[in-house]
Amino acid sequence: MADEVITRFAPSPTGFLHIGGGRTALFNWLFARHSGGKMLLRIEDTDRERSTDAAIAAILDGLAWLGLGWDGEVIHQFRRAGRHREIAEQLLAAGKAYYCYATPEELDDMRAKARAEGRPPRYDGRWRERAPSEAPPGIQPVIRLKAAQSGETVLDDKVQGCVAWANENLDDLVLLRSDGTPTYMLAVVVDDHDMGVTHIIRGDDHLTNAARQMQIYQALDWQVPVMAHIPLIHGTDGAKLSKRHGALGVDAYRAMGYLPEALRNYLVRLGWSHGDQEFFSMEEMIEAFDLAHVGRSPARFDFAKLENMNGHYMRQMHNADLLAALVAAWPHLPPRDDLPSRLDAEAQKKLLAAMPGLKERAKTLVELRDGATFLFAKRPLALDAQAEGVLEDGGRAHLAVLLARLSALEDWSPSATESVVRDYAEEMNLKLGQVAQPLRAALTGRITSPGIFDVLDVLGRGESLARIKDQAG
RNA sequence: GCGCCCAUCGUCUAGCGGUCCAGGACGUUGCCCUUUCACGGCAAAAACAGGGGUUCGAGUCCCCUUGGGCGCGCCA
Repeated sequence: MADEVITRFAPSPTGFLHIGGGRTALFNWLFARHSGGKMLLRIEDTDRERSTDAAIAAILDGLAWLGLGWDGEVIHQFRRAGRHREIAEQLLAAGKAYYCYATPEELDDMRAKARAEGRPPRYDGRWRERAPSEAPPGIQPVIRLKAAQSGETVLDDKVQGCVAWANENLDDLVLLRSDGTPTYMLAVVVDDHDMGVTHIIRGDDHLTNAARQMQIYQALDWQVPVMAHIPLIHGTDGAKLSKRHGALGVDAYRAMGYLPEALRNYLVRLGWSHGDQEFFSMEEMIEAFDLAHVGRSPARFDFAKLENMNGHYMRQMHNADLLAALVAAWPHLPPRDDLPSRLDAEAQKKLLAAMPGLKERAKTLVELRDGATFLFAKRPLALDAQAEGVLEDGGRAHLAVLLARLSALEDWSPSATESVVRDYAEEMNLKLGQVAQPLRAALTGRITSPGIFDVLDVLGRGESLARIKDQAG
């Protein structure tokens, strides 16, 4: 089992599961599954000020909704602080790290001066070779890594390729703060090592961190995991992903009526490709996913394509499954007072009957739900302006005739109602639309809806006739 | 400022030196289907950032310019 692939997703719980984080989790999950390995979950909660339990819950909820399960127990980084400290001290004892007594003010001055002189703002190593006996009184030191000052640090990144940094550009980073708590750099390295992580797949905002982390690995004589830094997702304007451009939590996507499988499919194709293939089932994704085809340039988030993809998924789903998805999403969708707040058995039955006509016309669950409004409307229906217009424009007279003829029908099947309406239109030398539109207006209150004979069928004889009667002139 | 990364249609991308007058998808436009709206079908417009090299041959390799992004904390 020594060569089993182990990836990890390591969010910091300072907010919801961001869409970019969702994609990172997806890539880690797919890579692990593809390789028959595991994906571990580590919560990076060492920032006690900003980490919250609510955020942890939101992240777990988001992952679950996306269908990305993790293996083993959730690791909480903060609880491992003792282990981190131990390693820092080990490094100190080995002469690979040292105490630094520079004060924050001193460091600020150092950086300000460096900037002013046009030099990079780095720690100058002033305590690197000094004995702790020279320490000024009353100062709690930090522990810094004694990093190599010459040569270079080279990362063979699976996505970015070979990336090299001159060590003189990397300063001696802090491992342990003056209050004895570990820094992120130390904690990440120690945790990934202890967790047996073999592949680190994360956003490329961590690329420079990778170099510094490699220095820690080297000081510890630990094997550096395989790294893959994936490009960040950008907004439609190419700049940082803003709220307006999709920088939302995955819960927001649920609220907008997207199916998790569609979001997953959209996300996997953002920065990764497999020839010309656009649609992937879960199995296909796992089978095809690889790091080699992850692109190096950042992708822009495009709602239009997501929406299209979601529409595809909705249409190919079985009606019962789509109904189940709608029922599950219902409480998360923006509320509307003209619709039931919960879907009881009766409501679900209506929805299922109307589903074939409804799902062709919706790209999201919100649209699906809104398209179903007529099913739950109370008589007499509130007509929108255009529906009103169709009825005013001679429609009511047709309704009166149709009411009589339809009332006489024994068989209320779509084919039966259709022949009644068609015959009438033919007799009057009208186009079918001239009769169908007033009917639609009376039955749904709108001028667009599923096929009118299906609407008649779904609504049922009693309700249909009553609605027609309400509007007949 | 310094370091690093990126650059094919509006967007996501295929392309790993010749098979590319650059392919697919979304979006857009037109036509068809049609009781509305959709769906579906067909078609069209639409790109190798610019400049130098290397090579018999470059979207594909190298350099520069330009334009984006990320990083440079006792945050993660």
